[in-house]
Amino acid sequence: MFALVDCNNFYASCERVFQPKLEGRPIVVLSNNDGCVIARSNEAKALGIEMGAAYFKVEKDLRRMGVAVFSSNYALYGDLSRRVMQVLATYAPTLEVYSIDECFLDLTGMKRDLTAYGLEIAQTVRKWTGIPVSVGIAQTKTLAKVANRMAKKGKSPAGPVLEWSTLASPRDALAALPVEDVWGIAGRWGARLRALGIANAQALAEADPMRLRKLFGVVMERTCRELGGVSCLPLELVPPPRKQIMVSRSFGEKLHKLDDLMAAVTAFATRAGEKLRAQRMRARAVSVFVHTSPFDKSGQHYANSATAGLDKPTRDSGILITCAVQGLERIYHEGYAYQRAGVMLLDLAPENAEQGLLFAETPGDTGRSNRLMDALDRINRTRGRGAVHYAGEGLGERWRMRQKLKSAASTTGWAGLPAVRA
DNA sequence: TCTGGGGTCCTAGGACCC
DNA sequence: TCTGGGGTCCTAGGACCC
Repeated sequence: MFALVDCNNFYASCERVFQPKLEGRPIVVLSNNDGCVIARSNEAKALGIEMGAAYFKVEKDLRRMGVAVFSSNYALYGDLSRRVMQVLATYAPTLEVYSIDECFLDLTGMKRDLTAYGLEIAQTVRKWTGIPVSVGIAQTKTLAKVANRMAKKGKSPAGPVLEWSTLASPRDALAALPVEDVWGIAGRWGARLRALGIANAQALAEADPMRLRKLFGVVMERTCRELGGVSCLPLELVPPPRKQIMVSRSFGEKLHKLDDLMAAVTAFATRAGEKLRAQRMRARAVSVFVHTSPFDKSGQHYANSATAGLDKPTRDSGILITCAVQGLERIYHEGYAYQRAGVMLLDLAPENAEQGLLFAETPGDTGRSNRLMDALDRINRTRGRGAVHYAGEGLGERWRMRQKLKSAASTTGWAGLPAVRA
């Protein structure tokens, strides 16, 4: 038995925790670079604001309708997410943190009334963290997703909780769910399923799983069986090790010069190195990419990437930066208005797994390098990210994101600590 | 002026092995 | 009339998730 706990309008709810005067008011949160709308409170959804709407197109409307607008504040969301998960961990023997705002709990063998248990979970999370959540409970993950969605839309008599087995007619519930709203199915597959006469979740549940496997593959077969109540997707208790690490950003303004791109790529490679070491891994390949804006109608478009393999896996930011910048020099061409760049670390291996090499042309990480990286990470952890950084990042920061509307880091930085007056 | 940033899995096909 | 049988690895592309 699975419970899916999903935070309601998570980013918008996070902003509200430290600005309670926004209770009942429409809120939207913007993507990085203040590009487009990525989260909306219920009030904002009711106003018809679209997910993914470009901010510069809807900015006036938002102001006219009195919508509170925020740049995204991942320090805040990440920390509140951690707190929510901490509370949830006290309610089940095992759980899978599925995303920043979702968690599956294992409720198998629970002797209690599950709806009441779900309500207790929702109330406690709200009380202890300020974040409202919905809970879906069912015998498969896919059905728990459906139940959660219904609870969130106010279609459960128990309010924020819906236990699948209490439904008078689960068939009707599935029939009312458009097929592309089923977990694991989106536009492309939705269209193909509709062409086969499968338009809703009930039709998919009743379809022949072997036929679906032939037409779509094993993923669709599993979804079909899960809707029918046969569990095919177990809880993933330990997150599998990362296979790649990516850091990329759109620039605050378009970049033209190699120097500016080099500063950005250096910063991205540095950040990627930090993530890599946090995962206790080394990388055997580094890839860098750049491209112009896909929305630009006047200028010439250009996109390219370069990948370099390393003889020995590394966790040294200096080596990662060198690789990334050399790749950049190979793909950079003058005359373009670059909008975005990124660095990817590939072919990752555990830090402690040492593969010997007969004809290595470059040395692996030395003890000195390892100690240097650990010291860097320690300083930046205690003094704030970027307290020490590579000179190649430069000081110009022309590439930095726009984030005009960011709230304080209320839970992770002294400067953002809320003041309370009695 | 202005449109996000991460990830994963599966499959098919080609190249190769004995 | 007739062409063996069983594998692996790698990559590109397509689909999906939040």
